[in-house]
Amino acid sequence: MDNFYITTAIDYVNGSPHLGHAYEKVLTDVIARIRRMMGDRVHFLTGVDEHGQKVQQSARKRGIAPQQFCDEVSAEFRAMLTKLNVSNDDFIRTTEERHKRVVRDILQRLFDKGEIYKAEYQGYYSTRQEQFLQEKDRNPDGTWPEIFGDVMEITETNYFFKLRQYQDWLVQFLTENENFVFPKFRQKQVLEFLKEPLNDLCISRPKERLEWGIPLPFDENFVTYVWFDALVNYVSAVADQPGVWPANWHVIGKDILVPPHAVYWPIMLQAAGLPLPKGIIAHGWWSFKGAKMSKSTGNVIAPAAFVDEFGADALRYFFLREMSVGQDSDFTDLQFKARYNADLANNLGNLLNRTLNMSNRFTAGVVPAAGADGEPETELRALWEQTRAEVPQLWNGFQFHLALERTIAFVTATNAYIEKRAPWKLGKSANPADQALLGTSLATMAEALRLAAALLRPFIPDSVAKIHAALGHTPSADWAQECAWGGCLQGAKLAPSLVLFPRIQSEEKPPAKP
RNA sequence: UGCAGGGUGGAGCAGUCUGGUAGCUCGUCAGGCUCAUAACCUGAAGGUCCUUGGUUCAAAUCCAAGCCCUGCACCCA
Repeated sequence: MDNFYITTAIDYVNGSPHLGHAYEKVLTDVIARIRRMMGDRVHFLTGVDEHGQKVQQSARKRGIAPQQFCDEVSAEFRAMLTKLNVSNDDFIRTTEERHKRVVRDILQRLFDKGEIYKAEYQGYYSTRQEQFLQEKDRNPDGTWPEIFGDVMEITETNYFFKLRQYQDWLVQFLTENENFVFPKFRQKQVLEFLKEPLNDLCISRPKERLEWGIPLPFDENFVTYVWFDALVNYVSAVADQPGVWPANWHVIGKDILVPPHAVYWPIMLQAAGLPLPKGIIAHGWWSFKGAKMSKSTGNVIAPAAFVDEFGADALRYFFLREMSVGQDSDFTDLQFKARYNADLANNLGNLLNRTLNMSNRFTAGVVPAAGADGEPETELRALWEQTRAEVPQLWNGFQFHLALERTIAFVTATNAYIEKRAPWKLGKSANPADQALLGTSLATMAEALRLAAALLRPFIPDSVAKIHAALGHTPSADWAQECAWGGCLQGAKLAPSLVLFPRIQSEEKPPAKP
């Protein structure tokens, strides 16, 4: 049994969760569920990033303590996970003691090794915004924008991490591990970035400017800033569980790949003498009706509303079916409904319902024994063998959109199979040959449904549980065995009719014809 | 300007890495079925796969150049 450790990015608690956060968690969850199903010992970590200036400011604005602010927003993120049926094994918050301890340990270790040094930094500082400014913040005429107020050039002392001396090592590492970042074009982008010399990384902020952080163990007048806090969560969360680190995959958004996850993080680990993760998955972004989704534009969809209306599985299915991992996609109500109706309601849901109905009508709701295969059965079985071989390979390559297309194609083929056999006709015939054929077709329908469910389980776990219940089936712990076409449903008592995914009625009137 | 992604039947997308009948959903048209969630099944119409040039027996797919669209470049999954 292999260990499999997978993480999501930890979300910054400065705002409420939105569709993009939801996607990342679901994507990671699907991978985690697949590995569990395959028999791995999975550890799935997610969490929140709670330190930093913005949190401090937001809390102050509301007149509450930063910790209380974090408690509230973190609760929202946790609620989202529950709502989406995300099967994380742990949830880390960077304000937790277990995290702070490890961050300080690592910082101390690097400091002792001479990987961290103190230096002066000179720059333009806006007291009003409490931040250093970049040259690009200037107006074209060289003045500073009004919002910054008085800008002065100041000198500040800070601690720096010797990033640069690991640059060549990292380039070599990435060259030797060409699949470190998925998708591949992202890895190229990292190497592109590394063609320019790296600057050493400023890892501290003086306490006068930022209180809400982890104090440096070797200088309590400073707190550590952003990356040495946030990235370390992947290690700190499992510090007391030997054998879990290194992670197999860090699942993150494309925006935080370069430089944090693909440059800082490997170098930090290497410098600290810790093993590197095996890979990074950088997913794309959802737009909404063609427009980018962002906190600042307010163009944000609350995932909770969708879940309340259509169920977690509907959203999970859409996420994975519609987006090619690594690419961007557009989310529209229309597309969501089209997918939902076509794949889940009309195809899968309807297959279940007609199977249950006919079995109840013709064989008292008990799955009969299948007779010898005729041509329709042989054909469907052949498609199944092909599908069960193909789909896991697509899973391994994170080609979930294709995997689901193939899976649903098998469901479509099952619906077509039913048309060929027309059990509703056979059921009305007293002819023993027809009755035998009726048994075969009902058994085959139920079996095909059970098998499709085996491929859908990581994606729509609740619905698959309902399918299993309706089929009177307890899935095998051995997934390969669960995928074997056989007679294990024979004699099972089926539920009465069941509408798994109620069809979404279109509110729009059909367009007038020209 | 820099970096990245994309341009495929009426709409939205997949396929491009690993060249060889262009696939899916919606829509349209015709037919079938009536077990089922106005569902399902079958068939049809509809495509210069952005352009040009190259490699090849063969290019949506590889190479080169160009055109157009989008995102990022402050915060953001």
